[in-house]
Amino acid sequence: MLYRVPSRVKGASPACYNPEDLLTRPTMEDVARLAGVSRALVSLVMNDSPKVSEQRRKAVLDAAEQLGYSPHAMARSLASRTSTVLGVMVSDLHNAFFAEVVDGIDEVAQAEGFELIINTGGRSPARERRAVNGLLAFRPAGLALLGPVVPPNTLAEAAEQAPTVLVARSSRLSTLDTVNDDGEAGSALAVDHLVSLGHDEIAHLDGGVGSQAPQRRRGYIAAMQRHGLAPRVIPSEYTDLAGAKAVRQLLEQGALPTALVAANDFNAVGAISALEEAGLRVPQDMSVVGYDNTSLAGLRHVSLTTIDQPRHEIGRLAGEALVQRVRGERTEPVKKLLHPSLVVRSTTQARS
Amino acid sequence: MLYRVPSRVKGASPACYNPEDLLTRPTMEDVARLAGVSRALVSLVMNDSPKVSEQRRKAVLDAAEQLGYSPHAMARSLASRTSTVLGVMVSDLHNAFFAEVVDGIDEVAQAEGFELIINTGGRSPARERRAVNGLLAFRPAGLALLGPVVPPNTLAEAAEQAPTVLVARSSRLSTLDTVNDDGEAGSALAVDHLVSLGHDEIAHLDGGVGSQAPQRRRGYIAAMQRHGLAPRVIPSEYTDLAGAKAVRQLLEQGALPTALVAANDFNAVGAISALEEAGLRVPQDMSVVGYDNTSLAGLRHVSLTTIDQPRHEIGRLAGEALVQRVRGERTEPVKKLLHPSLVVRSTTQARS
DNA sequence: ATACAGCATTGGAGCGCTCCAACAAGTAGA
DNA sequence: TCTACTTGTTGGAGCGCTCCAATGCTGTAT
Repeated sequence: MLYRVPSRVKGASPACYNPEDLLTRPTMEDVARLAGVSRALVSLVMNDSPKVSEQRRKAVLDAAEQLGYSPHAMARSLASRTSTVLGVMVSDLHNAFFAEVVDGIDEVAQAEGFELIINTGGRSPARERRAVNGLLAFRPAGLALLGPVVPPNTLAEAAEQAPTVLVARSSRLSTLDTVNDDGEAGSALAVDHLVSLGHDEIAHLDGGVGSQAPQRRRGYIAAMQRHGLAPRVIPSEYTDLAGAKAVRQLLEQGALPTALVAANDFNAVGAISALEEAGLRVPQDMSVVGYDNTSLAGLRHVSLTTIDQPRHEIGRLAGEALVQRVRGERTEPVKKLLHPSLVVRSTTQARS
Repeated sequence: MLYRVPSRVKGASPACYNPEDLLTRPTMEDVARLAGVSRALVSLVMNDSPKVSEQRRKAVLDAAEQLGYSPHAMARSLASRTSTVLGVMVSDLHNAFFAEVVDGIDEVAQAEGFELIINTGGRSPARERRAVNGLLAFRPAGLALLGPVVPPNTLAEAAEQAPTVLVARSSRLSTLDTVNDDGEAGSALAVDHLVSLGHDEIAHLDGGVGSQAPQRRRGYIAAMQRHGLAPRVIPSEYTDLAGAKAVRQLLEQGALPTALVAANDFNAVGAISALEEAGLRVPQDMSVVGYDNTSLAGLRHVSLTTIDQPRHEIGRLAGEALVQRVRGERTEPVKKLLHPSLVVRSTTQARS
């Protein structure tokens, strides 16, 4: 075969070739000729049709084996007007969260016989649009958009072209399935845990502009109010430096809480190191809960009590929702909100 | 369009459909009719051919816009006998290393107009084979195998079907390009750094069966010998628990070194926490160097001196090597060994 | 014998596109 | 005026496959 060589120009690319080296792979025609049957029969064999005699089936499979034949997925897709491709747009593969979600989708795809084709959006709406259009050019059976930042109407457009599932982004559109972590429930878990340990002065280090940060804040505030406690939100960010800074600010203000619900694990680790620098011990003097259950939290040295977001599960569910839609097994939208869980380690203890 | 619904059965899947809902997207034919030109002309416009009059070009583009037409990538590929698809087999997407390499490949692919189609191998040779065959069914322009565990002859077979680049796996085959991190050089950097700080009793916590562990060990031993020092290899693993355990063993044995070259960052963190538990301070009493420069190492609280493996760069180079081969710009194999770099933070200091 | 199943097999049209050879027009050179 | 060349446009074949209608085959009931 020849290799198309896309030009560096954006948009449609003029075809250029690799002139020599036309390593043509065998086609159905070749197999049919060698096996002494028609091309249609080979097609039937390749699709496991029950109405092929054992004798012919064997002849065809032998010929295919001998020639090293394997069906051309794109030709098959074109002729059958069907697709086994699922398009995945990842806003940021660099992010471990999305990598694990992709892993979950891949698991389902592999089990159900679909292939994944991936494009990344680079956190820019324009690039994300391009990425989605690139995926749609393959006429995928379905589309998964992980953490898209494009405006809602672009999502609606995509959903018109193929069944679409959204991850880490919600939408009320009935054409879109969504799978999200329940950030509010996660914060509530953290607060409940601390309250059950006797804490009543619990502050929240806020995630600022980070994704899911508003949900986590809302969940914290609601849970505090439910327990009849006064919420206290300290502005911060999703980094260890921000966590440390927020704690130093808290120390200056004087009135220290007895426990912290951090924006995420990095933020929690930063907070802890600032506390220790100030001579306070965790958990004896202050309990701290993180969020995300990253590999960091599990380290023996850190051993952070945190909220586990079922990332892989999110991917699996997104994959399943997509496959169901693709198969036409379901038409009503699915809006999944996954329940996070509390992982108790060594940074929380009963109020002394 | 209809959606192919792969059966759960392995092997070729009998076609089933979603009978209703044939959302047929416009084709070139439709655009041609609306614009009042031939199908061939539309094709020329879509491929930016210079020999189309401005008037017609505009008419075609307007018609395409109006119908929401976009070319069918698979049909194009089939007709032109060329491909813009790069197949990527990732042995383990869960692993942050590979996720970042994919990110690097994606960067190149996007810049050069290729699409990525990804399959995972799940660390099993059989599944990996299936994954590669699945990719080859799309007749990709090129193949990238990340950390493959299949036997060498399977690699050779793959390379016969499409230009192939190997990442995190070496091969002497001239048909295969390879891109690897130079683990030996990395360990040497760590040793040299410690020696320059005046250390002469430097032990290595070995990575055991972990990938790249043998290279790192060899590099450590060679560097020690180069400095005229006696190597001391302590069996361990790529986890924080194993690092802690190795240190406790070392403490029992009595004769402590003054510095440690850990198998990786997790191992180093484990080692540090065990040292601190034993009342030893890092770096005052013991210097420790990690490996990988994970996000963990960068945390202010950890601030680990470590070896940075240019993961993203590895991906970029792999992508570039592949594109060169695909374009036929190069036929001799490229065997890249990337130089890691030392990142000095707070866990190393001059011997007291 | 004829009819009519049922089954295995096949030719051919067609999926949406590319690309080549052929073809109109217009322009320039003789 | 005729040829030659350029420029823009088009019909048609064909990429590798699927799927339908049609075919030849047996075997069984009439």
